[in-house]
Amino acid sequence: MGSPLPRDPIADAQRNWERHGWGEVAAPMAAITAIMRTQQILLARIEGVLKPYGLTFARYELLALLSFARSGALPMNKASALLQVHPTSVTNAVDRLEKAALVVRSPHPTDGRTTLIELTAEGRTLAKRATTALNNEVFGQSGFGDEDVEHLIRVLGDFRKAAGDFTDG
Amino acid sequence: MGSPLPRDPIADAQRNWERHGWGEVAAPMAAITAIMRTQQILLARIEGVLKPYGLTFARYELLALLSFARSGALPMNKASALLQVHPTSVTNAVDRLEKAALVVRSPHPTDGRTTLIELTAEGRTLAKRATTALNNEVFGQSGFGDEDVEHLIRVLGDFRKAAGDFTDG
DNA sequence: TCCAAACCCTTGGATGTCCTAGTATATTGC
DNA sequence: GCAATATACTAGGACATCCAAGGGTTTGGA
Repeated sequence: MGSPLPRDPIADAQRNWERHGWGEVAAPMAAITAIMRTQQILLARIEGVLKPYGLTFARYELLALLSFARSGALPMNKASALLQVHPTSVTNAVDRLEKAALVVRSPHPTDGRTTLIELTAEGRTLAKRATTALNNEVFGQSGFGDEDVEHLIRVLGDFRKAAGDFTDG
Repeated sequence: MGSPLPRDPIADAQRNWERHGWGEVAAPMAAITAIMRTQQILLARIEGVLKPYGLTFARYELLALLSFARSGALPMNKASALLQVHPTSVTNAVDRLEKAALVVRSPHPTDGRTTLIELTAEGRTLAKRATTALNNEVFGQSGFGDEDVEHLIRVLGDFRKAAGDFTDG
């Protein structure tokens, strides 16, 4: 999207914050901005790997989630909760995955309000292949050192817990 | 969007990865997923603070960038490069900011291809107020410890540099 | 029993991001 | 000097996310 900048724009922003009397919060601002930008970079990498499989990250996440469910099926609201996205986002993803014959909607056996999302055989196969690709091309080459990975997991885990994502250990 | 889950879904995913023979990359996968989720949480907080000002994060970032430019004006392509987003995203943001009378488009004095984005007086005032709000309500209460902030800045800075964001430091 | 409140999913609308073209202006090279 | 190439912005389209609202189903208390 662009060639490398001569200077780190986030470091510049941090300096600007300090220069304008916001030294107290300049560092957290820089850290948060860096998280936003890193997410952008990672998402682009992931989408690039998934593209040949006809998947986006949102759809892949849903496929992967289903593939780890014993029955290969989950209620939409369960998927929404586990993926931590709005229910309408799941509706959207399921619409497209269903059109691609990777999942099927089926009625819940006992609760008429609930819709189950079920992995098809092709869906399961594609999930496996896409996972292998992501593991090899993204997660296996993240560029983060082992210690940094552990640190990120811990720090961001604490943050997510404090933000109310989950309640356990 | 949902109440807290009983268990950390990312930790669960990491266990699933290990259980399926991907132990080698399970930790980086968890770290990357945590970054994605953290970005989502932070963005929601930021958008929540900006909403009363009629701004989104994308528009705020552009206003803030302009407010730090000496002349209060920047070429669109410069803004695109510094914000590290696609040129069309800047076009989109400028369209809306201009409609809100916070910026003005003006022709570049010597290059007919280039359009300058210029902060209006209202734009500058709103940028200040929004920055104060963000500093007080988000950056000043990030929930990250000082050491963790420094670590994030360093680790993510290295990552961004390796990803080709910039070449200095 | 029965109706109100709670819950589940979908539709429609607003935003943002990117990509692919298309138009206009500059620059370069012969 | 002029054609070919490069650069800058914008229009249109595909996706994703969220919110607000609507219609169907369950649950629970009067």
